[in-house]
Amino acid sequence: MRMSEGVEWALHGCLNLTWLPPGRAVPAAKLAEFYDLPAAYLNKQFQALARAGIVASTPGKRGGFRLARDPERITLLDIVVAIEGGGEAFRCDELLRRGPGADPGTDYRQACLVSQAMRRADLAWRRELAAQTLAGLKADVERRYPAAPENTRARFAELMTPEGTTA
Amino acid sequence: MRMSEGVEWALHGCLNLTWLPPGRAVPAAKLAEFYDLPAAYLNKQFQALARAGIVASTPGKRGGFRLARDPERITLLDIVVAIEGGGEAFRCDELLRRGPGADPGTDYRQACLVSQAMRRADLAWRRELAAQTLAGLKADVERRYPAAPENTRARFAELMTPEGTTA
DNA sequence: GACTGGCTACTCGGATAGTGAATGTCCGAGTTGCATAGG
DNA sequence: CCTATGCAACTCGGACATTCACTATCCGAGTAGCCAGTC
Repeated sequence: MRMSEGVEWALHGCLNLTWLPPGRAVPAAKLAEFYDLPAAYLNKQFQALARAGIVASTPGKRGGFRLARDPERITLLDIVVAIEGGGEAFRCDELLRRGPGADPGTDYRQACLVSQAMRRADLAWRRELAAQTLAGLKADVERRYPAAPENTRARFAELMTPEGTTA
Repeated sequence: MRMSEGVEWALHGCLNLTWLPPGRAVPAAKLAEFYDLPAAYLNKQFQALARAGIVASTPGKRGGFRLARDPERITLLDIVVAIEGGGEAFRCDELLRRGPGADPGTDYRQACLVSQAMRRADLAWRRELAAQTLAGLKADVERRYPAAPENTRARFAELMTPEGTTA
């Protein structure tokens, strides 16, 4: 039950996007360079975020990705689901259907108490993730690490600038 | 983030064990036949449960698996962890360590607020699973499906009996 | 100088290989219970 | 009849293939900005 590492990339990537000027797009390549990640694969992850409507993509020379809506309206669950898919972690293959006295008409995902117990845990997990917005996370980070926004902006400005300009 | 299907098998398998006479061992092959599952693979899953101390294994002719301790002292989390491993679902690869201004001495699994938020969700999930014991689940099933224990016992008696004896 | 046209560079997007874990299968070591032979 | 002994069947346990999803990479379609040429 390992989560895709793309989730971590997406969370940190979106968080960084909150610190950029609104409407400013960042190419996936620069975002990857920020953490020294494989650019093409990070791009793939952000494609998923774009399909989910969390980020908006812009092609062309000054294109890239930007947040599609207010960070206040983006929950951590949104991001996780966009990358991992909405399916539940616990797979109920309706084992009881194959057991003795099974009724083909019954939906054992509902009737099976094992499935229900696992679903409760799944919901608790989702509730916790849905309760935290990207804006809230941003605020927490800024409170604990006040220099983070400026550091991020400076780093991106450096990445966007052709090398040699600063030296 | 898909959970191994062995978890479902282990949960239903352990639940069935609670309905058998205490000390009575059931071979993995019979347990597999109960739900028409691949016997050798189910055996593999129960090996993991045995290593975790949840079930005890007995070799030999009338051997098999039985619960190693009182169902009251077995939580659903115990079973899930035995199959899936105790690692957290969210992988924190300490992305911040590769970012700008990283401190090699810092443990970013603790410092990173993204990691903390994911860990909170993970803990909520674990708390929910740890709150439910196998005995509690057994009681819930018996309350909703009173015939379940007897049906299970009868089915196992039939499986244990050499064919032709009943006819 | 302002405008138009084309062109280049850069972006995402999806189609295409590589890798590792989960899944599935098999055979051997060891133990139990039973049948049997002997006391 | 009771006991000791050998045997045979059955069990788990781990070692060995196979499959599938995740990981990683590459190239093409399309767009935005820029530069040159023209009015």
